[in-house]
Amino acid sequence: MAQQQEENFFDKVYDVAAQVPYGRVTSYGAIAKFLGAARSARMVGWAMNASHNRDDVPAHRVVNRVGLLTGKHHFDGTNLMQQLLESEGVIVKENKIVDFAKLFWDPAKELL
DNA sequence: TGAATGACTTCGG
DNA sequence: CCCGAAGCCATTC
Repeated sequence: MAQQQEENFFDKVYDVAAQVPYGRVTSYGAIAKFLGAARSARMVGWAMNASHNRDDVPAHRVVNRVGLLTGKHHFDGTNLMQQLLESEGVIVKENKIVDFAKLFWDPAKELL
């Protein structure tokens, strides 16, 4: 074990993701930038991959910069992620979030 | 140590 | 925003 630092990084991602308002979404880059790792957007996705160990991590609220449900394939079902978003009032079409610009939630601005 | 991979982003067309 | 290619960064083999 000696991987507490990494866990800290994940914890930050979880913290931000957990603070995403209901019916809203954000992007990996936004979180990464908020954490000071704008160039590690992929790591945010990696953290999300590990988010399966956490229950309060609405990974379905985190999508790529265009609102595309790139991670839906990592969920249990094939369309579980979309259903979760729609369950929150978010309209999803062809694995993409409708009016993503409106639903986009930037932690660096909203959470600040 | 080095090559491969990936839940991304940015640039140019 | 769509398409193609390159870049970045951390984890894994």
